[in-house]
Amino acid sequence: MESQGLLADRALLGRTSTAERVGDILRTRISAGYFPPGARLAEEEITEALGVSRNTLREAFRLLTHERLLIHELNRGMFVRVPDVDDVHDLYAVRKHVQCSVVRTAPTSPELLAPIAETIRAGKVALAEQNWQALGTADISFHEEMVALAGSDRITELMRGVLAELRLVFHVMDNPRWFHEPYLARNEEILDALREGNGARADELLYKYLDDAERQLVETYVLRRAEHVK
Amino acid sequence: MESQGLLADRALLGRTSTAERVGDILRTRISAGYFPPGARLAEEEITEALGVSRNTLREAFRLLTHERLLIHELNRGMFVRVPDVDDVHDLYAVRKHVQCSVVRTAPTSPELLAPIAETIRAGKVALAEQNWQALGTADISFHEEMVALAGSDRITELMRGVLAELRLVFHVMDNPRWFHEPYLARNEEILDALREGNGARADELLYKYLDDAERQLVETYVLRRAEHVK
DNA sequence: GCATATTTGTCCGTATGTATA
DNA sequence: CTATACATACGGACAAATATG
Repeated sequence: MESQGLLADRALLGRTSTAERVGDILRTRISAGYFPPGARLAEEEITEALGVSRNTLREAFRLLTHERLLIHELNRGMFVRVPDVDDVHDLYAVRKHVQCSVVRTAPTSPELLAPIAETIRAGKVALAEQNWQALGTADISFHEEMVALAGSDRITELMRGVLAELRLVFHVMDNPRWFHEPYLARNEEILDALREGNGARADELLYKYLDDAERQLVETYVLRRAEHVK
Repeated sequence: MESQGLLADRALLGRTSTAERVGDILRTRISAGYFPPGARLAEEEITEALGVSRNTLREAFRLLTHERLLIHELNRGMFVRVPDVDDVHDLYAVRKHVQCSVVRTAPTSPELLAPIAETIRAGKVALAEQNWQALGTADISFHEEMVALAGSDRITELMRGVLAELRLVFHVMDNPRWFHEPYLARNEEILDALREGNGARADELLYKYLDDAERQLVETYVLRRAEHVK
């Protein structure tokens, strides 16, 4: 009878809980940089904006905290996480272990590779249009689709979380062109190796890719820190 | 001020939230089989037993739902998950990818291997005492310690979740001796390979181990299903 | 350093919707 | 079909911690 908020369709769609939908909204805003790393998410502000109760919002917070997108400081509130250098190393350790193992043993039928090819096409379009935001999205999608080859829900979900965190890292860096542009060609090389059914080569190429990306991110983190300390 | 429940120390230890501690309690009970797969967790019953409010308990439920230990049926309540055959396949897919990749590249200094050796020793003690519960715990600890070699928080946490789910599978099977006993010797072989710094061999042994275990579990699931349908 | 205002942590009561007997 | 039981989500309350002046 009330619920005049953005979520009034609850009764109709009723599939998912309100907290989950609020979580989706917040996750999207965080990934998009609308809530940048370090930002504080005030309860009252958001409950008003979304028209949900505090209890419901807090459940949504819990969800995102578990995904490491938010951190909870006791009696201070929720903040968008600011990944540090250790996080970068850890995220790339996961990527190296999981992604490389997946591509080495993945099935490589053309139908399965089609979604991956599509992300590369999208990347080329974004590059031509100089849409760096879209280029970054395409790059991330490439990796998401690649781990989907494993056909494992848990691995897919794991990587979705890892890549969401990585978006946070990218926001800290805030230079999508410089970071994503060089990797488009390398994505295509990896796809070619998969097309040939050469998992070992795809593994090798991907490992170097990840190692280079990690090094590049860490170097920039160190520079930033130096600036900040100065 | 009141809170005469089991969590009266809240104000003192204050480190973690009440919901997290409730989650820890429930997780322990589930892993121990006190709440077996399929059991329904009624809100009122548990709020009374632990002396916490519904909101607090629901936050704890959310945590465990995310760990896949509970499932939430909309408008019906929370239940301890009953993993099915697909879950078994998926869990072992994760294990093969992650654990094998880790052991192949893990550092193998004696200090790092010590905790792994300790789990094997504990397994032997359990076997001698015919304590099958302890044998299962030792087996799981072996794998937990092995992935810890990667030195990655996220991988450790991932595997903690996977192994917690696996405990659910074992409870469905409910025959710890038959399942864990044959693997103690194989654990030791893997450790020996690591001691020699032979990651490739450890990988190979572990892969066969996991493949055999998976097959064994799936076969039993199929049998159970046949019995149940009958 | 202190007093005040704001925000969070926790809990309760209630209205509404949904599933089961 | 009705009745009962339960889950969802809201709003309000108060203590405790924090931020502000």
